[in-house]
Amino acid sequence: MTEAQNIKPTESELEILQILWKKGNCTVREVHEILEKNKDAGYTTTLKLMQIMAEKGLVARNTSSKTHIYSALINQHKTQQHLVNKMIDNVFNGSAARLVMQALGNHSASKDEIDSIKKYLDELSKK
Amino acid sequence: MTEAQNIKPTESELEILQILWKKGNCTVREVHEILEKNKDAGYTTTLKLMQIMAEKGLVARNTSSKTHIYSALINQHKTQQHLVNKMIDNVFNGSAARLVMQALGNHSASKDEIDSIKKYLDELSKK
DNA sequence: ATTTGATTACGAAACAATTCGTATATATAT
DNA sequence: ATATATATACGAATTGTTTCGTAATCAAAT
Repeated sequence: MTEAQNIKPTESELEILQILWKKGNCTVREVHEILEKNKDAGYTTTLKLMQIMAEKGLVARNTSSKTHIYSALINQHKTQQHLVNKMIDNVFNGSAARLVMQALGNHSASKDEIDSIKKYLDELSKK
Repeated sequence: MTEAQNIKPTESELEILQILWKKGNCTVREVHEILEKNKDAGYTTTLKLMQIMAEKGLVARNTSSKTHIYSALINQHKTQQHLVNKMIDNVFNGSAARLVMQALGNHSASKDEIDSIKKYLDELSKK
């Protein structure tokens, strides 16, 4: 294996990764403008964060033009998987079921969502 | 409301809360001995953490005897709920369903678990 | 009484995450 | 060429978490 893939993005890093996963390629300014909607921090703060993420190998950056272009390097699903598993262990004593119920209970899943989960469970049962 | 109930335990604090939620009342030594199994840190580290948690209002402590007795002050389910919701927003773009599927997919829920979740979903659907 | 062992108190070091000010480079418009 | 606007680079302050050494206190055993 070439890369360690430590997968432990901080909270701020996760916010940025969200954006990169959704948009693909972004400049610092693009990311910053989206972040600004929910949080208030200066432009250079976002810049610094993304620079550090590049050092850590969480994102790639293309420096061929003056304005650098960033993109996510770590995989969205793998990261999600990792974080969910950690939460199951860490917060739900290892029970995935308990997490699922907690997630569905309060966060008011829509009927459609519930149906699609049921379908998914049926698939799982077959195996 | 009297208490702010900030609910943002750190990772170490969560490990300790786990134990307190399960056991109810504990001395520092009891907690420490359980922690030691998975992690290596000195006794005074655990002590300090629990003292800070008491300051923050995460745990109560009874100091009537020399050996203090600690217990969780924040509610387990509320805390779980809070953390799950945060993860849904933060990591799954607001989709509870996606978190659920991710959680069930890899973490190999047992057949019993899957069945109980189905039952739970049926309850939810009725409403 | 004295020693031994276990406990809490306290301060500070080590580390990590976040924030921002300032300097420097570069492209664009005048 | 010069001014303006926007970008990156860099260092440092701030804040929060984790860790541990050492001192003080107390109880129990000798």
